[in-house]
Amino acid sequence: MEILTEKKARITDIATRLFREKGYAATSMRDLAQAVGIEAASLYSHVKSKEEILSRICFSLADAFFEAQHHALQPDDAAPAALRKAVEAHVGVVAAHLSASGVFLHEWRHLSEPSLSRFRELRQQYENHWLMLLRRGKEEGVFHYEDEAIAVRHILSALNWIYDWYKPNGRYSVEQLSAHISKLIIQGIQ
Amino acid sequence: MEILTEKKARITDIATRLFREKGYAATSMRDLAQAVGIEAASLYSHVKSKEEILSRICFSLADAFFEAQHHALQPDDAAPAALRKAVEAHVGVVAAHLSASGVFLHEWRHLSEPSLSRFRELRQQYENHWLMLLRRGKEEGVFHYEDEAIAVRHILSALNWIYDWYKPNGRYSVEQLSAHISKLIIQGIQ
DNA sequence: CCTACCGATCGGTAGG
DNA sequence: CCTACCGATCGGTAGG
Repeated sequence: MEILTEKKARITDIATRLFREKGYAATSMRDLAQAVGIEAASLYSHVKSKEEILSRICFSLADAFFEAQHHALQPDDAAPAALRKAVEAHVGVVAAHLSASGVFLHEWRHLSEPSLSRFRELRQQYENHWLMLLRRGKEEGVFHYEDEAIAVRHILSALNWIYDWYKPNGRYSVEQLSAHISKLIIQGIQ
Repeated sequence: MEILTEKKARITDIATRLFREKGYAATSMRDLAQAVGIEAASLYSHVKSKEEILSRICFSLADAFFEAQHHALQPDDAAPAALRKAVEAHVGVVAAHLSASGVFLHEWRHLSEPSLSRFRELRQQYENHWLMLLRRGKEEGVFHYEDEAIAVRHILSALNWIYDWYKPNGRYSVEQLSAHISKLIIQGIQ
């Protein structure tokens, strides 16, 4: 985890919220500066460019997804337990970073090369982890689905959209949410 | 269905693709004009504003979702059959309008009032249709889920993300795709 | 459908 | 972290 100065962390946090609400392209550095409480030109003492902020948001969250999954899984888990843990880990990251998840999912295409390619590769790699999980369950005879690519997309779609509707102070805790979601998903393939 | 002149329809089609690829805010009227093959100022002989184009894309697709669902459902369908038909109708619309679906899902927030509120209401209304469907299945004793709001979001998430990965000329026809998806969804709540 | 153009705003820099 | 400012680009209009 990269260490940021307090001010830079604050700028990144506020930018995350603005990029999620208005979109990256429609958020100006002047919008961001006003929300932070300084002049637009002063932002450049803390960040190199607007894109540097976007890049940090996207790659930090990618890190978080990998790390959470890595910590959740044990090599000797049976496939259904592993899938449930992976779902809980993913939901946990999304729920803890709702705005960043929205930016991660939609604004990454405003990255320029080489960040853009690197981002796409990380995403592909993460999807492959899920694919392996599903395959393992199929080989164990406990998962049933006709097409693994569709099944993976189906699962990640359900997990990713959570950022768009989950209310952290609403009816359900993150634990309850991920329990509900993993039940819907796992029943779908069992 | 509103009738557009051939040129206006062409402008809307090209704008749909650009808005989906680059985002609404990052697509300039000059980008659009170049893709159409005229000067930027000439666009304004055909459309009132950039937002008018966005508005048309969003509300046309909303119409398509309502219409497809209305045509698919019969009042005397049992809940599982109705859910399957509703899934097929929704997937059919998304698959037939992949770029427009992306715009519909992500760019609507660039609408200004009163379009913005009207759009939100339509979306809420459509979600309510799905809620009713699920409730009916629960009352019939054939659907099982712990929270109806989560179940609806779960289903629509899986259906909506299709725009992001489905390849019309790939391995699966729309019919095969929606059959796979509806199986994953319906098994999840049965 | 074009040329010519408007005021506003953009990301970013110079220099302190 | 600020004032002052840059060239580029934005959505849109006038007038033909």
